[in-house]
Amino acid sequence: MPRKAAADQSNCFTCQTRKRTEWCILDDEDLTILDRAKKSREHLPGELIFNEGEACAGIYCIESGLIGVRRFDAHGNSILLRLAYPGDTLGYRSVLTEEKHRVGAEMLQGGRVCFVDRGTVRALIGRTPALGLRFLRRATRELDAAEEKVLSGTTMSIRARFVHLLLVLKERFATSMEDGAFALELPLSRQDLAAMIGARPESMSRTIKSLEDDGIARFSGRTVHVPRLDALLDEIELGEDQ
Amino acid sequence: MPRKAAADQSNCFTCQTRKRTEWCILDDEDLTILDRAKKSREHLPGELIFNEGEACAGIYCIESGLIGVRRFDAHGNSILLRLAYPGDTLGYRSVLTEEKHRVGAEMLQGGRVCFVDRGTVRALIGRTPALGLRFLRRATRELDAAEEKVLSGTTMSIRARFVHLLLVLKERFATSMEDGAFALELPLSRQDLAAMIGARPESMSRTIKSLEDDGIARFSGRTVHVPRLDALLDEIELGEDQ
DNA sequence: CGGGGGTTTGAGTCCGTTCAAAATACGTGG
DNA sequence: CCACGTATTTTGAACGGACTCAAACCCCCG
Repeated sequence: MPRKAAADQSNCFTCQTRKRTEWCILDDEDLTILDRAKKSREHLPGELIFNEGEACAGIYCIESGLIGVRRFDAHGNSILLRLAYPGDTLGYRSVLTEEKHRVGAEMLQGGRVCFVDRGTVRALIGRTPALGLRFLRRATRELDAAEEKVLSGTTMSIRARFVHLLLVLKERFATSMEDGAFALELPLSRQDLAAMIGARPESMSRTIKSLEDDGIARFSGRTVHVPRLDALLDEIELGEDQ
Repeated sequence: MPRKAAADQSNCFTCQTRKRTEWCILDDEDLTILDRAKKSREHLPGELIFNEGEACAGIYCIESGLIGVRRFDAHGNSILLRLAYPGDTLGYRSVLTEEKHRVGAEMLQGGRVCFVDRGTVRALIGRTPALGLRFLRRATRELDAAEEKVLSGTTMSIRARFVHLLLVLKERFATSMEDGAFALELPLSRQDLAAMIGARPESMSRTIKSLEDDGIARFSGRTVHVPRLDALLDEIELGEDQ
């Protein structure tokens, strides 16, 4: 169990990640309101930002780090619905409704997260309606992603889903790259990789092994080496339309 | 293939289902704009409203009937992502982006659907910002539902998912009800029932048979009789947490 | 009466799970 | 820095659910 990381020093005006958030369209006056209302905190990996079933009081804005959005089933197994990166916003549902969180959010890599209470968000949307549209845009994107996940979950094999995941993670975490070869540092444990594609850890292990046996990727701890990108892509092609 | 059903006579001012749509908050002036811009059409079952991959030019508003929102995988199999009822809005993503439809929409039960071009919707949102928030609310609801579907898809058995579906359909289509017993008329073919839970038609057949064998429900064509609601609920309990 | 799509049934197979145990990595205190 | 205990990961064997392929059946319509 991680202990708390403290310290509150953050400024919306100078925040670099703000430009990638919904707040990017706010003027200085709005920004002052936001900056005064927000509460910033540094979090260690493993820390919970909020939990499934809790009331949600406002929204969380990721300045740095990585967050896993998780949901548990009745057996206690969890599946990772999505990852949230710097510039992403969590819990904007609370702006509209009084509902409880349907998911939990957990720090996967340590970083700074700001909290803005619902009232302030509502006020800002009232002052700058375009802000609401920004949230709408985010919601539709996430809806697209979720529906994609529904489809791939029922359609593709675990192996294909995992390859798909690797390709997604590659975009953000690829550390090197040349003529189709690349390496990447996984931000997730094996368990969480499994939870991302809706599989058991055991199945994850076997899938990794099968990819190694086929010479498609080499795994060592959290580092992955892929010699040929084509080989990865072929996996999906073959899995999907033949 | 169904032939076209024609006739355009519909009025936003007198439209009863409007109260259940995003347009419920518009004033008379806005409503005039909407009424002039909208194009209304009667559709027969089986008619396509729009297709996956098409550009989306505006939003569709269901006055009556039932629409299936569908997505195809590379094999040509389709899964039904959701059902849309009178008062629901489709394609509001187009208000924000120029993206193509990621899903197809097909009339499952005949009815009247209105089309409103993107420009008009944008204009209305500009005039009445609260309208944007209405769409945001819809988007988050659908996001919740989609994530629920991801979870149930990876967690529950086909049988449990089907029972779940029956319970959902019961809310809208139950024709009679007494002391835990009820009957309902399914709005879907077996194929589409299968597509709703992400299964093959063959599996659907077998699942229905197993429910009959266990005395939990009786199926005759599209009519379902459930003698004891408890029995259905037990299915989910047992499947989930034991 | 003869299609033709949808539905059902059957047999066989495979993927992914389950349960159990071994192996490895990890953090902590000695 | 090493030893230890714990958690994670891996491996194995066996089971089972859902899929595949194939054929039969059914019902609606022309």
